Amino acid sequence: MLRPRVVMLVDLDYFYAQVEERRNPSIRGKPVVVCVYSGRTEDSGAVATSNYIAREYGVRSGIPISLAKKRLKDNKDAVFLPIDRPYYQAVSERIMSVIRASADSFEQVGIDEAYLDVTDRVRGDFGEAKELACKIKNDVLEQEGVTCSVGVAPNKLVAKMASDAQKPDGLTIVKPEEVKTFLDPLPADRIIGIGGKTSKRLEDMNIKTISDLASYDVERLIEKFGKALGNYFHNASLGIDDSPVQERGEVESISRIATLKENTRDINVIMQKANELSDDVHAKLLERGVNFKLVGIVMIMKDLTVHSKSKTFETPMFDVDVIKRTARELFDKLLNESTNEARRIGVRVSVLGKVEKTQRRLTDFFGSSS
DNA sequence: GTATGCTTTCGGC
DNA sequence: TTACGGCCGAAAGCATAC
Repeated sequence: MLRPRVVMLVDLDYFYAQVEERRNPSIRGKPVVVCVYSGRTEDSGAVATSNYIAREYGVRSGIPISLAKKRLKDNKDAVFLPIDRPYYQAVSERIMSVIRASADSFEQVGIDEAYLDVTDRVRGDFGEAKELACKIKNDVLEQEGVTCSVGVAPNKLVAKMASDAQKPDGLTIVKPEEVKTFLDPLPADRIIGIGGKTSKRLEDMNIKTISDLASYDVERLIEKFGKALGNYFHNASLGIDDSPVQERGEVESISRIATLKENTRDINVIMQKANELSDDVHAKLLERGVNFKLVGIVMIMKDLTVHSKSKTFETPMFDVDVIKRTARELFDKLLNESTNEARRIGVRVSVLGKVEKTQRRLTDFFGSSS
């Protein structure tokens, strides 16, 4: 007898802003806005996240800081704080180790979310799962002073949507027999992978809700979106998802990006910043003890359009000069393909591998005959 | 025709 | 009226190999 899985998604509420509230409780009850200042002018930059009080004023992730200030100008209590990633990272690591202790298998996604497969420890019982979810919420609140929202469902897809249904400090259980009732009325764009562009196309096909999507012919979906995506949409609309909860390995790429003091097309100005970014990236490579096979760059132009280039090497590289030289080559190419000025630039390395402690011997490559 | 690998873009947080 | 970050993994798009 196949027992349904019991999967949870734990999402730490408005994480950066909540951590700031915990660090300085006197800002609780006020709008809190965590900002990424670019350093170009006083208020240039974007909002990383905000607490729910700030959100009532329309201050959400991604909007310009100056716009956030405008929207909050009548609230004299509003607090604007610079982002402190290392601190949030440290808090996240402690919280994640608390959560992990309640899982059969565990998969962290980003700094503030984790999937747990708890099928075995609740013996497939959603009633027990609810108690476990409450215990996790309690553990995290008592030990780290942070609230979270939890979704419990038969798979990752529905667990994620369940956790979104009620927040902050929410708990939403969707038993196997409730999946259809839960999903049907939701707008189609609540499915991961259906963003602005795809939902527009779906609307043109008269598909607005997940229910609409579920009753649409699979073959027709495949005609429109291709095999992989068509099947994915069809299955997702029915709440079907077999993807396992599995531990994620080390990060697969390391990147740094920065805003230039002024827009420019001057390769020397660009390379001065690019070399700094390359040094930072290289320092992280050394820290991790890894080499790389790919160097990529990104350029965000004056008009905020994004362009990127990359180059893959056949063998692993580890010199900072390779990063710098390749970056220059790629920035030169990119500038040649556009007449626009650059606003921000970034450097990225990926396809990372472990640096061997000693030089490998030929026998490691060709095998030994003895 | 399908699988594989590389480059570029997308989009979540 | 406009305003505008810094990451990351995944998807999409394309070329080439089988």
